[in-house]
Amino acid sequence: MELKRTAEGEKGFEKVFAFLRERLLAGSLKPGDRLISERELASLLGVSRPIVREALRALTVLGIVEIRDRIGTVVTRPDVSVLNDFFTFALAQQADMLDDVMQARVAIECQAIRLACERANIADFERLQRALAKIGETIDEADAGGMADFDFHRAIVVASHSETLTVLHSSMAGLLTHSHRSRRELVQAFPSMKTYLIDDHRRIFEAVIARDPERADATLRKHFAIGDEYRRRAVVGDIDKSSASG
Amino acid sequence: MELKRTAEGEKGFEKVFAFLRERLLAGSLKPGDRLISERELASLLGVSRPIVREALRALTVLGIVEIRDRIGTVVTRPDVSVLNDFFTFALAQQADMLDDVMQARVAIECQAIRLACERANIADFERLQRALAKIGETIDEADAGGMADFDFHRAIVVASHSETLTVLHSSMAGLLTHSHRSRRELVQAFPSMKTYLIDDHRRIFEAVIARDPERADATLRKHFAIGDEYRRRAVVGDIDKSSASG
DNA sequence: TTAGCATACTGGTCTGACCAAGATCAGACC
DNA sequence: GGTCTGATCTTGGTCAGACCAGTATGCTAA
Repeated sequence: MELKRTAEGEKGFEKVFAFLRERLLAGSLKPGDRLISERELASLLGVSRPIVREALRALTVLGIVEIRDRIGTVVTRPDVSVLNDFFTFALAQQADMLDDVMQARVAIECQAIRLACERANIADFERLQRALAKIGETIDEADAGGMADFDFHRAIVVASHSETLTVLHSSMAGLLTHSHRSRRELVQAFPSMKTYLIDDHRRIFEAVIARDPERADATLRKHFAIGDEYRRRAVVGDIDKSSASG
Repeated sequence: MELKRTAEGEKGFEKVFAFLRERLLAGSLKPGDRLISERELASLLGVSRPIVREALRALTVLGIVEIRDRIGTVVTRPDVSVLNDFFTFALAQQADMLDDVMQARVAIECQAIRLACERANIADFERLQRALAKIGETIDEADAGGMADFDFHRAIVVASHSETLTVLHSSMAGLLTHSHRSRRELVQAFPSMKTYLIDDHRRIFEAVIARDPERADATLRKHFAIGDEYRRRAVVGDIDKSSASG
């Protein structure tokens, strides 16, 4: 379809990019390999060095390679930061996407917790337990509390032993950190939130321990729903906007 | 923490990239806007044009801007292709990631179907129904059948009216298309798969129509599980590997 | 054998230049 | 006066060659 890559008809950048893409996808360039120097690449493909740099830079932002100053360019294992950047930019231009990203996060986490029920090992359990304890300890602190909350949820995803889920989750995590924090600041406003936070997370933890995917998923979903409800109430209570038009 | 962007201490590329990132994230550069020319940007930031091009190219592969030959560089709405590229590269270097990506896909789709139950409109229902009909019609064709299957699942995600979920789903879709196809080729091998494919999808459809998130999610999950089972049986039957160490 | 230095090599960047084609505006023509 | 045409300006696309600053290497001298 859109192949014929590395043929002659391409512009400079495309040529270099396609050349590298080919080797990368074919596997002849594996993580850890060092590419030939920019100069060699340039003369090899009949383009100038700036063009080669464009291509290398492109692969860099995709997290495929890493340009090391005065050392060379090496192939790396795909990195999270790409998705992070993407979501960051995407969100900046469409702020309404935040709820949307939250939905994706819920999706990832609920799937992760199901897998975690099957795959979690002792170390995962311990990590979860530590995170759970931390939540209890930092219940009155906005910053530390938010982080503890985040750590717990991340521990769930890590326990799924799925790299893709982990990558996706952490790429969205940064963006949702703010909402995490602001939610945490509601603890003072809603005293009932303390028990919600502690009990919910404990129930989630117990479901994972019990290795009961259905219960874990359902409990986690409920947890998110209640969190949303708190946030909604806070908005209405504070600003009292959107009171019209039901 | 890691700010101080656009300060003086940065290297050329970082300076330009940070400069643009700032405006992009702050919103002073919105989709549709045209950037100043490369030359202006270069002199403005005190770097050379090749460096500016690196930065612009970086933003291009991130799907943030589009460089139009002899026109200029314009800000675009974030595009799916980034994630597509990323997953493609990532998968190429870790083939074992395929099951992992499948998990992510299940995650997205199950969340999407829940949202679809709430948000789907008549048009969505019709699209689903058409896709469902197509599945029945093409049940004996590998290619068309696979596409019909794929369309149905995509219709679910579209019906969620969540752009993020849609983006994530479609970015993984291409990669899983092969497995879709190969699964479809099993139809001949397992006659019972016909009813499985048709009935399952109909049940899923009905659950969405009924706007029953729990049932929809559960049905969809079961659908995936059975599909996995078929695939597993096919592998065992065909190749009979992994028969030991059950 | 080993310590030390010269050198080749690497990425990082700049300068200035050329090309092709879209954008613009002045002048010519209707 | 209005419209069309073409010269010119501007834009991206690219190249060639050069310089810098460290790294890596290897050769030489101790």
